[in-house]
Amino acid sequence: MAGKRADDGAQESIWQRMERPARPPRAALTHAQIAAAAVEIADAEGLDAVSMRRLAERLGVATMGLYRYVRGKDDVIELMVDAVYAEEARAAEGRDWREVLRVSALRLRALMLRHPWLVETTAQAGPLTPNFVARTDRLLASLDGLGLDADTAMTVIGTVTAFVTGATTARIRMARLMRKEGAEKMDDLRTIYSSRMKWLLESGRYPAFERYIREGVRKDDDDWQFELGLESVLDGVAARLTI
Amino acid sequence: MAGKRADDGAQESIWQRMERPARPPRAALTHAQIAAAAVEIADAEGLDAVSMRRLAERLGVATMGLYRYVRGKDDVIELMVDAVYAEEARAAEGRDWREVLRVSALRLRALMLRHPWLVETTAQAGPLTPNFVARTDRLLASLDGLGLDADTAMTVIGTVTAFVTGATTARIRMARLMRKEGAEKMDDLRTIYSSRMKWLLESGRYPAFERYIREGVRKDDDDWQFELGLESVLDGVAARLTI
DNA sequence: CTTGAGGTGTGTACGTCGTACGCAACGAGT
DNA sequence: ACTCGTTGCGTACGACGTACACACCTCAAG
Repeated sequence: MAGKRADDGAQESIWQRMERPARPPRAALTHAQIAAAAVEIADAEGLDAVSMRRLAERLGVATMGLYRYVRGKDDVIELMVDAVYAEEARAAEGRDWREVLRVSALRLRALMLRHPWLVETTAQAGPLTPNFVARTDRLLASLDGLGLDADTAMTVIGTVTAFVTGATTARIRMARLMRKEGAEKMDDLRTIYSSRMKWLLESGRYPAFERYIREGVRKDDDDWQFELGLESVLDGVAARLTI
Repeated sequence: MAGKRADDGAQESIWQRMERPARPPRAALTHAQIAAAAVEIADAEGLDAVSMRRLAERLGVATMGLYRYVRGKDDVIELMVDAVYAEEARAAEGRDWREVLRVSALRLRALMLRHPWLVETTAQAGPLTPNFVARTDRLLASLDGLGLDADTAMTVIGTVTAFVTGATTARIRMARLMRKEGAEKMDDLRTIYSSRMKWLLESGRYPAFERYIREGVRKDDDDWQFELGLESVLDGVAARLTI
């Protein structure tokens, strides 16, 4: 029996066996650990940097070891999405439905800006992750007692959420463009794109757009634009609520 | 000199040289051709199927030949995005601003549903593609004469557009999930997810959501939800316009 | 007609990705 | 003691984007 493993097993005695468990003493990962590590990588370097190899390395596990806990990369992304939505687990506060929807919208926006890679997960993550259901549930609860039927209540929430995700996605896209072009502020980006812009405008085919470029003074004030848009949307759904 | 190419060049005479120019007589691609081919692939098999190799093969060109026309894959995607926005090149019709915004929203939604891969291009494509500027210009023009300042006018357009992209993205995500699970109708999806859903609801932590699941009768009527949301948003911005 | 040069299309090659597969080590049942 | 399922991991495969160098065609100049 000793001879059977003489060429590799019997030779590594004590010292070698002592230093091996130091690296992976006993793996025993949890899904929460996997999600947290993946989110850290994505926050720091973008979703593309989250590869199974990188993730495993960060967790001190062999690459294929991850497949013991997830079925594939899509699972990892689903875990990531749910993990960041957990940050929104607190109940939304506010005296009335409008206040609740408003702070919920602002918080969702802040969440997306904190984790911009969320916009790239659209393709993979399903909408039934537990913490997202939790958010929907809380918002639905805030609309209770207004005499809305279930369908209308859900549509109200969906409408506000759609606005928030759409608007924030546009802003993230712009921030990404800035980073790609190496611009610090919007003015830098404008400088970089000035020739392209001039070429577009000189065609004379976009007079209204040109006027906006000349006259707009809050072109970079995303917060102002978002809040104005949000108030408009809330006004719009309010009309549905009081009828 | 003949000896220098004896092993490959001199041996191929006439027949071989005759059949070679048949393959690539003169390529001379155009950017429009590249975009059209890429869009076809993406429409049929998704954005992931658009690889430089696949695209080159479809165009009858060597893989690296594409790099004569584009700087990299990001360029291809930017071409694709602009190409499909060209479908929206017609001026939006409608008697008043509200009608123009409404049909424009419906058309944008239809466009995205026709090319669902658009939602995945958020990370790469910049917002300054010519045909997208053209859309913005037309919408701005429709708001002329209402006495709005440039910033508010742009925010109105941005708000409606954000709602449309957000809502349509959610719908596309759902359609993708259905396809992934092999479901034909929403009811199939519900069957597949019934255990997961039951598990979620049995925790008792989402009473409002549970009530919606029980009482909602238009859960799958995306068009109804979208139109209700759109009317709400338009109502909301209308208040800003008439003040 | 020869020759040199510049632009154009192509093939090969590198490093990365997700993940299928099969081997080594281990704990438990006969 | 011997098997056997379970677990952890290394290797390997086929894709990807693209850098790079080479082969070719065309045309100007001699």
